[in-house]
Amino acid sequence: MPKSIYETIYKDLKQKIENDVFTYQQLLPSENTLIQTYHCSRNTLRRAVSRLVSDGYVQTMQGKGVRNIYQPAAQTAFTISEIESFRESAVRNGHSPLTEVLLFTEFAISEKQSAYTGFPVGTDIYYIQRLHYLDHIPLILNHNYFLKEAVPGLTAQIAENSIYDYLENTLHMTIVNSKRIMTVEKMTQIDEKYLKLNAEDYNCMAVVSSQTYNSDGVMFEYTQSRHRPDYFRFYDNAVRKSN
Amino acid sequence: MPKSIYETIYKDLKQKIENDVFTYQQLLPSENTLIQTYHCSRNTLRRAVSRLVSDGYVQTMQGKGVRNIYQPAAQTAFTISEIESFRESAVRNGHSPLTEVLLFTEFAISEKQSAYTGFPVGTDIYYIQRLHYLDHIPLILNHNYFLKEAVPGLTAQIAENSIYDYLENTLHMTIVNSKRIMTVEKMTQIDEKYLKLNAEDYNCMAVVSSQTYNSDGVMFEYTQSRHRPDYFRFYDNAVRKSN
DNA sequence: TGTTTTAACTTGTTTAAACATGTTATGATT
DNA sequence: AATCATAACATGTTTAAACAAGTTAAAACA
Repeated sequence: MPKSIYETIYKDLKQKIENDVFTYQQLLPSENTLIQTYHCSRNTLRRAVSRLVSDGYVQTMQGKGVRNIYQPAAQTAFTISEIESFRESAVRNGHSPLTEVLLFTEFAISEKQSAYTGFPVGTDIYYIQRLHYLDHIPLILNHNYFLKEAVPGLTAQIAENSIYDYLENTLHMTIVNSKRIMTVEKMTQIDEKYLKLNAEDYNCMAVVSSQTYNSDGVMFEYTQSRHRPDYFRFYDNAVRKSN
Repeated sequence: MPKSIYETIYKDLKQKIENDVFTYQQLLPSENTLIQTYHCSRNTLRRAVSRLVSDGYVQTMQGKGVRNIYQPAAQTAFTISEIESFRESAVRNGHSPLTEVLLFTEFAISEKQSAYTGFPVGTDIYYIQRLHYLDHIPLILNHNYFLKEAVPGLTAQIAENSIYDYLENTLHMTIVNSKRIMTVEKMTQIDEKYLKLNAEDYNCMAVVSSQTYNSDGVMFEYTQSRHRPDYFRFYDNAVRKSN
């Protein structure tokens, strides 16, 4: 339900690109043409296009035009790029998700935990361990730290479904941004046990650590996601900044 | 040497945030105040701020203000986020870089290579294997595929220094964007040999595959970077899109 | 005193216009 | 036929103004 004009245009163009209305390396219609198509101002159109640029869908060339550089990615299994819940990702990629809650508890942040989570010492936290299955294969072992005062009424029941759904649709929280760090870490015995892996094979995990903020500027979540390495894929598009 | 006004403002604000002129969780001066400070229009200022948002430096809150959510990251060793050459990254992080060219050759893309590089079959390519050292430790094994017609006159000598420096300052090519995919792969014997690793320890590598485009919309480079896992760190800030 | 309304802020969206700069094809000139 | 100037068209930057919508504190009211 796009509310703004530029977002409507953005989605329409994006969809057209994905569906080959514009083919790879082809120039999109010029700004003036698109302005007439969408009956909008130049700024509004440019705003839509600039989002396509940061998505890596098109490339603007001064004096020349806007080139489609989108190529559909071979997305085997589980792919990360935007902020998405496990459920959203799974459904988008056409798989059936399942989540098992291994541990649901609460405590106050220790000094050691403060160092890596970013929460101040003493902060009250829900700590949840969850195992995410995709098509009955355990793929991700999640360690969630949720700020208790920002996520009241969280239960194991909710954690088994979708916490993000609860946050957004019940608590009406708006998730804004997420700082993520990807690393590769040694597989632990816990990883091995729950993900049913054998350290004789892969002995590493793909680890995504994230700090997530809501619209009040509050960091309400720290999560460490430990991914089975052979199913892990992270997409990114970087734009070169001029110096 | 920032040419545009919004870029000057962006860099000034960014620097102020990094240097604690605005502290964590503090609100920045309001738009109107900053407009007076920089003697610019509202649009120009907002353009600067929006870049800080996508950097994960600040968070805008309608009706409230702009909150500083920047926290300096503990950047041990080698960190990736933007498009940067190995040299640039190394220098920025205060390390001394060294590059060894293991192989410098040229050939035409085969069908198999076409599938993963994205170059059409038969394309003439420079293929380069390079080993990147940081503080005398071999960290990254690079497999570069450069489009020959886009990178004329490339030599092993240049590859030993900085190819990007050659592209930008000698060939005057403008690098625009880079689509990247991160995965975790099994360590090969070549990895083991050149990076002086022991598969008894880590048996995986952090792999970054990238397709890079220039300002003519030409994909001129495909690179697979194989990183020593214990020194690999990838930063990202994701902004939640409204649905 | 406590509640409600209002006014004064904040950021978000959209339009319009002007000028800058890069590219290309047309047409005049040699 | 080749060269060069130019006009037409492309995107890039900046300003100005109006309105929308969310937040907060002051003012008005009961």
